[in-house]
Amino acid sequence: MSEERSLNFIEEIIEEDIKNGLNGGRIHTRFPPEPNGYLHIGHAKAICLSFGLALKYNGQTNLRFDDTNPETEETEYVESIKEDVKWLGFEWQNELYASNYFDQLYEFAVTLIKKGLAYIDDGTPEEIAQQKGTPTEPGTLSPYRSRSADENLRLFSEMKEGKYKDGEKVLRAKIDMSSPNMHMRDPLMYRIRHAHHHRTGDKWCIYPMYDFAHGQSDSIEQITHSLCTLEFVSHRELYDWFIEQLEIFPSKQYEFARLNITYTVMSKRKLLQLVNEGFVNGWDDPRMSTLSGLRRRGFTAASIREFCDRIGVAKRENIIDVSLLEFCLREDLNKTAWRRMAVLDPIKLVITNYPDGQGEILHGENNPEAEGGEGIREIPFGKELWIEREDFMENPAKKYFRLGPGLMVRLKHAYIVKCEDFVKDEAGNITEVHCSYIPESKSGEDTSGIHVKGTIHWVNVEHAATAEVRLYDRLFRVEDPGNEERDFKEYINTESLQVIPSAYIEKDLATAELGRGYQFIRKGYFTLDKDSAAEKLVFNRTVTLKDTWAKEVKKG
RNA sequence: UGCCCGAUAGUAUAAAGGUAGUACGACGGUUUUUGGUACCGUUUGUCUAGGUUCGAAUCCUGGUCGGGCAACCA
Repeated sequence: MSEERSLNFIEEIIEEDIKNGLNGGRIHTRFPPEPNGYLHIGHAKAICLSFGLALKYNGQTNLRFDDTNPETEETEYVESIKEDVKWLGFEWQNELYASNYFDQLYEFAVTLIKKGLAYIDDGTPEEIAQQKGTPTEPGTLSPYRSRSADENLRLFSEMKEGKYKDGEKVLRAKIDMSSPNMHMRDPLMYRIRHAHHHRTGDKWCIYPMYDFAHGQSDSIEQITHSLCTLEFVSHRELYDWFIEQLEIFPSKQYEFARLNITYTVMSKRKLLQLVNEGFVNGWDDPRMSTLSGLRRRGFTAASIREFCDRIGVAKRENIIDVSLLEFCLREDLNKTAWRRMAVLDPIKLVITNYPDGQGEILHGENNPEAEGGEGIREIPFGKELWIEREDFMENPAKKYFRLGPGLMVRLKHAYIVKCEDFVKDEAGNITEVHCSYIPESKSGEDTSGIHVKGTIHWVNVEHAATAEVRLYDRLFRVEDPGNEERDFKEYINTESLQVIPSAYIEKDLATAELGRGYQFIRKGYFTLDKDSAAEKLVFNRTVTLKDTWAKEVKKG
């Protein structure tokens, strides 16, 4: 049975193209990042789309770095982008660079000059901007527009030879200064930049603009479906014009709406500000929407792929509820994360009728969601345990299923205990809870006949290890920080990071692996942070568990 | 004021002239040695005014609203 799933508008186009035998049914996409920053989850949407389509239609996908601006691009970014795409789970057909085509692009420009479709302009940036007109007023012709092809050829060659300074001359396409599409008003094709390029070094001092590199690169690579975001819609006319005038392979561009997610920002510019102005600790800060940040936070590649699959692809502006991302995350982690116990805010529980100085080994499945539990771990038990402060209430609220005077709970994987007494310090804080345990209620061999509503987690005092635990919350207090009245940084949630210097954890968590998800039972999903050292473990909270009790409490 | 996109529950996304569906969320319930998971149920929608048609979310026209377009950025 094939799963009936409706097609998005791009899949419809592709299936139509295949049906019509366009390009012999060949599908070739590309993902074209500019190596001037780190990838974020918005890029993940584009990656999943372009790579996913090729996978679905038996095609190929190129990874092509759009590196036409030597002043902002660096090899460091190339490396991080490759790592992120790989981590997401995709393999590119070819690793390519727009800069590979600089010679070809130069020849394309010469072709257009010879056809009388491009000219050298000596105007200043201000003059040229002036000539562009406005969206409602036509532009005016440049005084250099009527130069002969020979003169243009000579000047262009001299530009390439380095005879002119930065900004002294540009090459422009000769199209239509009164076009309603601003991009058709004699757009710039080449500018002079005496700058070192991360790939071509000092070979060039003229560099093509995006509009004269991107479509041509697609064409050179015989890309059939070139996908990009909506802001490039008005560039499409130019994209097609160059391809037509150059008489080269007709790649087609299609545009979709970029991803937005509530309570976060998604532009490189804004993310860069967060880093530079110290609101976060780097590009891979676990609160960032960068792929490196999400990865460090403990997100799985599978959950991000699933998310990108569920949000769909369309042309209308959208802002996805972050709860969908969290749903996809929990769905994946629930199936894969190993369960462990950890007490983040401890108080001591003393089992008064448990023999002094004795202990026993209990057992727990690593993963109850998996067949066979993925193995069993040993959990030491004893007379004194750490439990969560919030699991005891001196005056229990209604429907509170945990500990309080006279109340009984199950200790996970262990015994049922009954609260007999508690101890407070001078300040009135609970410091100890005294319980009696029911020996016949041991997990797996319970003959007590007692049923309790609540189960709480614990860690044995004698065997507990400690770890720093970093609890993350959303970085912004409002749904759409980029779209509020004031600057987006004014909406930062100042409590987005809470550090617990020393939580008690199960001892075997000392062998936790980077990149693995753990569920601290009843507390959430956590993962080891790269800041960890042998003597000091650090865990990041990836996401909490759904907490209907917290919701109940909030309702009052 | 010009051109180009777009408009379906709270948020996304389907329905290709013929029963407005799905997911997340919210709400309620069942199960549960995680107040998790799983399962069940409830809830809310076609921007607007006309037109074409036996029949319109879908086609046409006008309007409204939202977004984009005037970097030697991509």
